Amino acid sequence: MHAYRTHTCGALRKSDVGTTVRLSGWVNRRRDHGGLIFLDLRDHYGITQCVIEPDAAAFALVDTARSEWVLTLTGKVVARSAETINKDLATGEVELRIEQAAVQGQAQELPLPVFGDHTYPEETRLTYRFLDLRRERLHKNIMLRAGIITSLRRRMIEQGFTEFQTPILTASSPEGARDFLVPSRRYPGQFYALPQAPQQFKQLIMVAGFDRYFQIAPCFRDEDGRADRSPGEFYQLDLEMSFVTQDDVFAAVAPVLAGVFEEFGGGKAVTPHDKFPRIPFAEAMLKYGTDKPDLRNPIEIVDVSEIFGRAEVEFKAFKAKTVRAIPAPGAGPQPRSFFDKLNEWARGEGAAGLGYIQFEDEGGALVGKGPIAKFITGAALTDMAKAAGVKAGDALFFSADAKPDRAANLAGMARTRIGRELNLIPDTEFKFCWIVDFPMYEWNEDDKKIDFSHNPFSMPQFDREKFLGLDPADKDTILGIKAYQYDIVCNGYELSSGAIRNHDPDVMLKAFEIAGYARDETEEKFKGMINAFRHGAPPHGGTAPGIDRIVMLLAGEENLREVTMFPMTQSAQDLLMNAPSPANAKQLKELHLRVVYPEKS
RNA sequence: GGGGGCGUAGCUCAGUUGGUUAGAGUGUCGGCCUGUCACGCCGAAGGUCGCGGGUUCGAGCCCCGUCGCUCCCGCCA
Repeated sequence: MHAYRTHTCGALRKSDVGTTVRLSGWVNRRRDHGGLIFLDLRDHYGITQCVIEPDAAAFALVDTARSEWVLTLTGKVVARSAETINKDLATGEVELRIEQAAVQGQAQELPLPVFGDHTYPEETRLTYRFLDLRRERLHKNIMLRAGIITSLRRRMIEQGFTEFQTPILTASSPEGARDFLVPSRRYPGQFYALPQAPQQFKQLIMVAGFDRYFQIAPCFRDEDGRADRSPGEFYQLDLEMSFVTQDDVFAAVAPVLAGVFEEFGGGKAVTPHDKFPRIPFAEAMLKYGTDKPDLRNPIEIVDVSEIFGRAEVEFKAFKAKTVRAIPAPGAGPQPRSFFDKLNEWARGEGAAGLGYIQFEDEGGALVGKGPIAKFITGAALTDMAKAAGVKAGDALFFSADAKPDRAANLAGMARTRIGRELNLIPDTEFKFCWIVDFPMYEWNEDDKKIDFSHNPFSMPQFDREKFLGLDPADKDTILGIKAYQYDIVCNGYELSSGAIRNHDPDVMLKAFEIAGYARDETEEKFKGMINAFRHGAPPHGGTAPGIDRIVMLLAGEENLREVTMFPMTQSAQDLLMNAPSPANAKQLKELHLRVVYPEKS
């Protein structure tokens, strides 16, 4: 007989009755009846009830066992009587009658009980991650993650993609997020950087003549975390293809994502891969107030600046401002507190408030109610109702600001909030869309200059010769240029960001020149890539869906830590392994480093 | 860097207007119990109220500072 087990704790069935078996696992739960002890033994595969009576030789030893001890138990499989069958257990028709027992590992009093589905503070969970991972929810999530990654790999390979590894120790990139630096021992004062993404490498792979690359790629960014953004590190399904248009990339990626969501989505409806709506960035900002709209939310924002601008509408607070109207279907009869609460929330977000009108039917005519309703009457009111698609029984909220961006942002947040308050967001579907036509540049008001708005390596949607002839002073034209850049959004989460790349060295130098980089500066910073583009670069493009977020959505979780095996805290500490930690004097000396601590004020 | 929430027994939490010896559940330990599957019953031990300072006759509670976890803003090409 095997030293530890003949079966797993999830294996035994009625057909095994009468055989002698050996199980190993953790004590999930112990029920001591004095003359009779039940132990639920748990392993990766399941739980089996084991039982022992006082006359058995192993009783004294089993009597000492406590929760989370690791035991090896040997004995006969017996059938349970009809009234003692546990339908909640796969092994519930049988139990193990313990004849021999061995303790493989004892457990101290637990800082974090494994049994049960209680919630525990993050600090405890992270310090004792190995215990937390034993619990059903995390164990299941981590297995789901593994299944999803396996499926993604298979789907990519089936589509003719090949997985390549790219360096982890590489050069710092001047654009984008803060880098993690690794000091060089052999080159005093010089540093490697961990890649923020394999962006330049995958483009070089295309220039090198490989086609259809992918990688389950670790990415490192020294930026603060959020519930949907791990601090420090995360994984992307990084991919790149040669000789492709934007449509080709869409056609390759959408089936992979939709397929994985159908496979692991637990029966929730998934947008068909060839029916992802394509929403231009500008339209998304107008209709949803964000570039990552949750399309499950039926609310669509409309611009009503023109109506508030009319002479007969005497509501001064909204004059000469961008005014966005957010319909709240069915909210008309809500109590005053509903509207006050939203108004208060908007103030908390730094807005002046959130004006509103309630629409009612009075003798067949549509009338407005509420604090500002008296300013909007007659044609203005009916035009507004028509534009926003509201009727009697609905309400309309207003987000107004002199700056269009701010009006749009607040409207977007209000849309989400109202959708939630009114229970308009069904939890039964995964709604995908493409956000396309991102602007290439944006105006930096602080520095009074033109910046890249997203990815500097994207190809501008602009005639090549005209682009090369652009004068950086021609601000309006430049700010109107769109890029072949696109995101995949699902249920309000940005899952993926990608682009058709700029593989033309002249256009690239010009693109950076417009953003304020001198030619020789760009040449120096992106030497490797620009040099490669001068030796025969194919048109190429790709994208990189975030794996952690995909798993999070499919697990129904709202925090990435729930789908990450060993996550860090929000402040980027690993409480289990105790990282970061100081380097010793010898290490520092070898690396030619001296630490200068910040002064305490 | 900024704002909000939380921090009390091994664990999860309660703790009134500042007032006697800081409570409950769970776990642990001891006793009883032969069919439980959140087993049950009886008893016991277990506390730097995150840390430091202040106000007060008296602080878990009020004030100031600080640390940790968390959510959000900034940041994330």
